[in-house]
Amino acid sequence: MKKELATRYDPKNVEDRLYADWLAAGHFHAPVDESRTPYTIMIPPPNITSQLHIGHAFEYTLIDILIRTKRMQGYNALWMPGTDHAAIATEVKIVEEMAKEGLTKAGLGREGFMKHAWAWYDKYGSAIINQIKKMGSSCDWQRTRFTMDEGLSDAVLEVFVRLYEKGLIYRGEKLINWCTGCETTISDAEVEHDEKQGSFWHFRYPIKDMDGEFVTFATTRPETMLGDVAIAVNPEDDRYAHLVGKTAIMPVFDRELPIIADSHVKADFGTGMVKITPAHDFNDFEIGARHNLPLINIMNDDGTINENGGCYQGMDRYAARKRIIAEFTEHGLFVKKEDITHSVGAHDRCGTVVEPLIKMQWFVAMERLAKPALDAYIQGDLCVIPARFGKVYTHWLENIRDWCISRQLWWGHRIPAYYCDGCGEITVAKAKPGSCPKCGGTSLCQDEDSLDTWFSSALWPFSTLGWPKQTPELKYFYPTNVLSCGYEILFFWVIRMVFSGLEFIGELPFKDVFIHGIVRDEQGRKMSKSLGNGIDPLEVIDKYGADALRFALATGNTPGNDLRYYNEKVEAARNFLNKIWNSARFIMMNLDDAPPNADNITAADKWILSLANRLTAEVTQNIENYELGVAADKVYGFMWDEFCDWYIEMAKPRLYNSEDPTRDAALWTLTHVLNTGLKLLHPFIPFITDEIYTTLGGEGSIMVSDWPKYNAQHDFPAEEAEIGHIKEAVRAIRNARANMNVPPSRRAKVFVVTGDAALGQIFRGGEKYIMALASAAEVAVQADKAGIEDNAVSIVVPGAEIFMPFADLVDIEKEKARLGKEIERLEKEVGRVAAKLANPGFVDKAPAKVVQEEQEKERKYREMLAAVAEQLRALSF
RNA sequence: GGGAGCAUAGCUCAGCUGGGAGAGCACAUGCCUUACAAGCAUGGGGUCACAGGUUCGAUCCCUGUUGUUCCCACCA
Repeated sequence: MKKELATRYDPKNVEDRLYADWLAAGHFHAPVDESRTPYTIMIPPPNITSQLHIGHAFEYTLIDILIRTKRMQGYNALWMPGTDHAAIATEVKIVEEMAKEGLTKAGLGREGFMKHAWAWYDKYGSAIINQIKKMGSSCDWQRTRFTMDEGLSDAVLEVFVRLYEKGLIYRGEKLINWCTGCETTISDAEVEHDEKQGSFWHFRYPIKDMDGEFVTFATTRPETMLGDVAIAVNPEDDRYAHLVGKTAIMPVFDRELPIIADSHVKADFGTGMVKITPAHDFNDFEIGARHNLPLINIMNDDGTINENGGCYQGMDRYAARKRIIAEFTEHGLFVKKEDITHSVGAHDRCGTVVEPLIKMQWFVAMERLAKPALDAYIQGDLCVIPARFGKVYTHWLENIRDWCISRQLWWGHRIPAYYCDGCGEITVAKAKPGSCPKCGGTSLCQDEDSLDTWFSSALWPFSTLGWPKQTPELKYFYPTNVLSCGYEILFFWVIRMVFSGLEFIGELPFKDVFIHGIVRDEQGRKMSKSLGNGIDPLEVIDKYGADALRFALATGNTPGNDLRYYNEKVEAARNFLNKIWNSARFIMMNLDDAPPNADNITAADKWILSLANRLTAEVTQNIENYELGVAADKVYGFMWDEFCDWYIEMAKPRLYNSEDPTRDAALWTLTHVLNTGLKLLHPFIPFITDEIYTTLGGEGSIMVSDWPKYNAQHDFPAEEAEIGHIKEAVRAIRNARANMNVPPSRRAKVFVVTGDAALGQIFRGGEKYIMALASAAEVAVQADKAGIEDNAVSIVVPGAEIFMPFADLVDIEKEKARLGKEIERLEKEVGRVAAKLANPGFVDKAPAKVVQEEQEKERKYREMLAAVAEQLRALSF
């Protein structure tokens, strides 16, 4: 029953079909089963903003590798999938889309807008799920969740109410980050600071009752002068000590500004005088609080100047800025303009420069929540891979400020706070109360704001499992094992999941945080829409297959490091897949009807089994340590070099000779080692491995087969050494032949001369391999040089000399040159080793084993050197 | 102003706990060897950024320098 495969692997014939099979077989589903150990990973839910990009492919590849490995190792592996509503990010997109149809939020109203939003979700949510499937991700789709599902929304309300009741959520009028473009608050984490070239305008205000005297200060935002309430200097600054207590006049309104002293002011920066605008600057806000200064808000939500701006009312902030500069110049109150590079905060979603504004908003008090999250890390309960990101984690928690959670958006979870029209009482409850608990009034209205998207993502590890209900899933799968995510959302998300899990479940949401970098383009640039350098994973999959993409992403990369995407990498992966495919094809072509058996196993078989065995142990450990790139590289090297280029080539003569009593053992070994390799590769390249596995007669699917284990019975050090000698001889012969440009078709007799009986035995056993691999016509192993022509090509390997009579072909001079070079190389080696051994420090202090190894090397090299020198001498006659 | 990463072959990157530098791609040469030309064989190419230190021994550990990337931070 010979099975045939195409000469080239075509993923298109395989991937979709297999994925459907896996789904149908229910292999992705992890039921609650107390008799088995769960292994759980929650997907970082992708935003439903649009299509997935190559970064998602990278992340899902890593997660799938872990999940598939654990599943094969016998764990009840759950990869919980889902998507995130991504409040502002999605709302911005929806608004853009609506605008094309001439629709606006205001025109549609809240309800109408939400209809559009849900339609968006229906469209993009499912498209994203399909993309994840295309990548081969083994998610439990029966458990798919969305952050705005009923259950998850219930969790959000529950958390909000509980935190409110504990006093950890409060409403307060504070200075917050305001995006004038999106007209909403944003959290500190959403503000992106960038160094920008700007101007530093110097102005002066007159001082009351001190004719001709001025305070001179500098600002990067002249429009905020409209909200100035004081002038501050450093208390140690002698230049201005006499002014403290005096009053400056803000000329636009003739407003009196006290001149105060505050240590925050740096005497050596700018003029040493600072205008204080508590309603529009975080520092000034604090200074204002210290000195009991009033707050004057001068800006509307859209960035225009409000009624407090006098004649500037209605102007855009930047227009007002220009006008103010012009008018102060006119009145001789503008001093000068300097260039300055300073950090400007912009909204990470739309790029609009953020304005600090005073607003009544909802906040989460962080101090009490942050502490346990910090302790969990410090105590070592939470493991961050790679460890260096632990510092980012602790630094963020140690410096955390209260979290502004209310957003002036519609797409998201609406804040469950209800205001009584009668008495103004605020009631926080999961459902709208029938009447006001204070005055009994029945006219209540819900807060118009919605929650920061991260408020719901923070609950993801348990809200997806049914919390606040005490479901069997929650009990069984929580805590999860690993969280895998990019370093850029460490503080957005990971930290918030940790404190939420600790607060509401009383247990960390995961043990390990496995951090990856970002995928960059081939020039190392970040991929972005504006650069147009993004890579669509679906296009890559269409061209090369999902396996090739996955393998390319998983190799040549270490945890936490960025990686570059380039096509050649995917091509190399594709070539590897083809290599594996053809090795399987070759084996199948040679298989008989009856399954092979392992009787008559040879040294070559034991050698490859031994290597495969060690590979299994190492790769298993590498994956356990999240060294996925190393693991993939090792199997790659083993399968291509050792298995295909050496073992299969060595097996060929046995396979082609039906009389060979070891033929069956070769087939058995080929099948066994291929299977081991396929299994070790399956987490990386699930499709092709399963296709080959089943074609080869494997039962069910490789994805639910047993992960290979280290087998002490397959440890063959003697055979490894033995085949090592053969390989070295073959390589040396090939090298010599290549040097002399002898084509493979020209087969020669090869003499192996060794005085070492054991080595002679080994070479006799390897005769057929030398013939097959080194184009030898015949191999004679003998103890002396009897019958060998003087001018035969000679090669020295450890413990033996090899001769090839090539008289007619050999260019004597070339051959002499080759031997001379070899002598040079060996002399260098001998010199190095000898110097080491001559160093008493080394001999005395280095471990005995190392010294012994060096001594052995010296003996070997000296012996080889003598032999080569002898051959060169013989050739010279 | 803090913190972190990186600096290894022409390019992209590995190199786990210190004991003679690796891979892929690219390059050169020779091969249509009955699994694979998306292949096979052979080869060239590296003062492991620089300077010190620890050590018998440093790509690896320590200190400093330079270059580079990123993160955090309220420099008006």
